[in-house]
Formats: sequence, C-alpha cells, structure tokens
Amino acid sequence: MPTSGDGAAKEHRTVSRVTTILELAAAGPGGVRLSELAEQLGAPRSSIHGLVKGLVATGYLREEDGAYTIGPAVGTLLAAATPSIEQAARPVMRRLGERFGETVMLAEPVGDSVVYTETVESTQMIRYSAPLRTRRPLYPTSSGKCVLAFARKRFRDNYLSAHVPDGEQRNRVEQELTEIAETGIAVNRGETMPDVYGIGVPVLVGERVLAVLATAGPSHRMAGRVDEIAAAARLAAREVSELITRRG
Amino acid sequence: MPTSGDGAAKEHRTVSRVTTILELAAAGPGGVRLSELAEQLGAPRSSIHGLVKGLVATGYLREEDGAYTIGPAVGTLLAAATPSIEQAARPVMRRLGERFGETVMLAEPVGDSVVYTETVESTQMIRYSAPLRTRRPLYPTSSGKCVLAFARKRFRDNYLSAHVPDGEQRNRVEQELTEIAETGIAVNRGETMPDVYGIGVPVLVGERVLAVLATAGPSHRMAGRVDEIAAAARLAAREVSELITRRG
DNA sequence: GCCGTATGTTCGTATATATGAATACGATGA
DNA sequence: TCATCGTATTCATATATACGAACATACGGC
Repeated sequence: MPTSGDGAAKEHRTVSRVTTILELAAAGPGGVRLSELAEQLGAPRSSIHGLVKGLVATGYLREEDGAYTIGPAVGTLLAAATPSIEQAARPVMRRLGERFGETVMLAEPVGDSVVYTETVESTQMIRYSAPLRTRRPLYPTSSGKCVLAFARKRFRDNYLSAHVPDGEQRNRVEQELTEIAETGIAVNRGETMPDVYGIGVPVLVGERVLAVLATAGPSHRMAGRVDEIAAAARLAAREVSELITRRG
Repeated sequence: MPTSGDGAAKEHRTVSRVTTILELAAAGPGGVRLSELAEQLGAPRSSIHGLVKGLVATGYLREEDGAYTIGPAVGTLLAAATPSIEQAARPVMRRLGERFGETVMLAEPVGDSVVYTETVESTQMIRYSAPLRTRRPLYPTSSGKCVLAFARKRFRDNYLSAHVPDGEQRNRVEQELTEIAETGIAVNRGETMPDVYGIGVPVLVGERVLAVLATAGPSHRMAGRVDEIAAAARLAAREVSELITRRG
C-alpha cells in the first residue's frame, strides 16, 4: 500500500470529455444542445452523442427538448457524501449523555494521541468537563486504550515501549488491552485523575477504529454502573458506525 | 432539429464506470481504495486506474493517502447550475421598481401568450397591479410586442394574421414591431387599458427572448419619462441576461 | 408549398483505451 | 532484519469506442 500522494494524475480523454460535458450542461442556461457540446469540445457530434446518451442513462444528464441539463444523479453525489463522523455522532452522543447524566466525548486518534473532537457535557453540578481539541495520551485514557487495543501490533508495541515501564506493569497493560480487544470496552478507573472514571467504546468501521465514544464522570456515580453504561455505549457506537458507512 | 424526447438512452460502459466510481467515492466513509473500486465494478485494477487518475486530474476525485473521495469539482457543478431567470431577475427588478416607483414584471413567452412569472409592485397608491401567472396576449401588451418583435418570421406572421385585421392596421403593427426589434424597446400606450402605460424590454440570450422586463404604471406618471425608464430597463435586462449566462 | 440549412442519428472502420501479466513499493509480522 | 502480503503502477496487446461520412428529420426563409 504505497502511501503515494498522487502519482502524476494523468489526463484521460474520455473522462475529461465527460466532466466537461457536465460542466457545460451546468453552466448553460436552459441546457446545452448536442452540437454545442461537440463544438466546445472540438470533437465530432457522433463521438459526443454516445457519451451524452450514456450520461442520460445514468441520470447525470437530463434531456429536455433536445437540450441537456444537469440530471438528478449529480445532486445525490453530494447528498450521499458521507456525513462527517462528528455530525453523525452528535445526536447519538446527546442521547447517551442524557440517559446517564454524564459527559460524552468523541475521541479521534491522531498520531500518538487522541483528540476530543466533539463533546456533550453533562448538566450535573459535578461533571467531567472535556478539554476539546487538545491532545490526550493513548494511555491510560479510556479512549486511548481503545485505540491501542485495536491498533496494529507494531504501533502498539512501539507506543507501550516508549510509555510504559518494561516488566510486570507492561504485561498487565498488554493483558488489559487484549481484554479490551475482546470485549470492546475500555475503562479508566481514576488512573488519569483520581475520582474520574472513563468508559470508552470504539466506533469501528471494518477493522479500523475511526473514533472512540467515551463517557466520563465522577467515580461515585460511575463505579456502580460501568457495565450498564458500557452496554449502552456499545450500541451507540455501533449506531454511529452504521450512520457513516451506509450509503445514501 | 428533431424534437426527440430521448431516443433510447443507451448505456456506455466507460461512462457508467465513471459515474459508479463517483458514487462509490461519495458513499464510502473516508474514501475508497482503488482495489475496492475495481472489485465493485468487476473490472481489473489497471482499467480503473486510468479512469481514476483522469478524475483526479479534473478535480472530480481527490486522492488522499491512497483513498479516493469526491473532489471539489463536483460541488461546483451544482453551484454553477444556472439560477432560474426569476431568481436572477428579482433583485434587479426590485431596484428598477424602486428607482421609478412603478410596478415591474417579468414576462415569459409560453405558446401564443406571455405569462407574468414574477412581479415587484409599486408602493404608490395608484399603481399597476400585475396578474401573476395568468396568460396575456402577445398584442398589444408591451411584453408581448417584445416577444413578437424578436420572434421567428413565421411565428410572428401566424400570430398577426390571427389577431390583427389585415390591411392598414396590420402594416402599422408590423412597422412598430420592426422598430422594436431595432431599439429593443416596446411601449404600450394605453392600448390594453386606457391610462395604463407599459414599457417592455427583452432579456436576450443570444437571439432568443428568454423573458421580458416590463414596467407599468398610470399614463400621467409614465408618459413624460418613457425614454428614461426604457434606458434604465434596458440596462437592467442586460444585467439579468448576464447573470443567467455567465458560468460559475 | 418548396428548397436550403442545421441538427440528431446510424454505420463501418481507425484508434484510443481496457485488459491481464509482470513489476515496484510499502506495510506487516516473525 | 528478513520474507510475505497486499496494493499501486507499468507495459504490450485485444477490443470497445471514437471517428467521419452518409442518412434522416425538423426548421427557417422565400
């Protein structure tokens, strides 16, 4: 998998013609006629004829009285454009937050960190207030644990060897991550800040963790219902995943 | 020019592939890889490779880390979609109406009539109140005169022979229409309703009259400034024409 | 009504492009 | 570090498609 940036985006005559046809159809008031398309493209009518008919068949062009205009399919391209994960997650997060009265965050992995890109804060007096758009470590945050647990072996090993002392502790952490990978639930029991619990569940698309849905709050409210919250969060994460994978 | 409705919109393999690629790129969250495109299309990677590169070159696809997403050019298709003539005309009409304190209408030719599709009414006590969306004759309305003056010879002759008595009167009308074609200004001096003046100027796109911008009001306010209003209206009509022809 | 012109459509051939094998490259796991 | 895998890319050849001419059809002016 070459991380190739572009690779000399070569031109392709037919493709260029197709796109130009669409552009001309979009620009021309009341549509464009076949002859005009041919003229603008510097190609014979008969050549454009086939392309245009093909575009009509696929709904990208509409034929109206011999004039061609942009068809309905073009709009669906943008409409079907996958909503950003933040957009998709927001309503789901809100429901989750209201149900348990705790703060819910969406964390996305970036490099050797996670970043909270969206939060729905609890309305309780005592609550976890999330630092939006700042980097947090991959351990021992609940979000980070999720990322590590589902990350590639090499990446995980690299990170752990740099951030967790070798020996007994390392083994415990690796054991924990293995369990997280199995259960799909990561918990931070006051490891970052005493008295703050976090529960992270991955938003999975295929094998990849696109983001983590994390619920956080004071231990006295969280400790007794970790399983309950985790179960609900897993359903919520699954819903987000479906929202961003289903095609429009 | 066959008025053909469609003509058996045949499919075109390459075109279908291009459109499907766009759809897949729009649907897939975070983009689609070349291999997946090839698989979904049931075609070899190498075949899709060329198409994809072509789409990247034209801006319809964006390559990001080996994954393809919808490119910026797609949005411009819809953005560049020509605004309806009503939309384009509305602000121009408003300015014109305010400047002279008279009612301004946009008339579009339909069959043997014109229809007012948009109006900006004067705020004066005495004003011309326009009948929106009803058919008006092509003569002697100022809008209709404009349409006739720029219409094809055959169409014009047909209409006149059906609506204007042969002989002296017919000659005068034809003379009037010729002048209108030269000046680009049609005036209705109380010919439809006594005391109501109308000034029509064509919104031309190429040779065609897409619509007519008509300013109407009571003769005592209009008669003395026909030329002034007509000059301003011509500029306004030209502006509308440019708005709907310029490509985005 | 007739003819001249412009447009869309069809058809057999030339050619650009799709194909599939082979190559190059990066990532992954031991 | 090495071998393995999957992916993107290149290249010579087969083929779908673009070409240009001829045909059909509608429209314009006389």
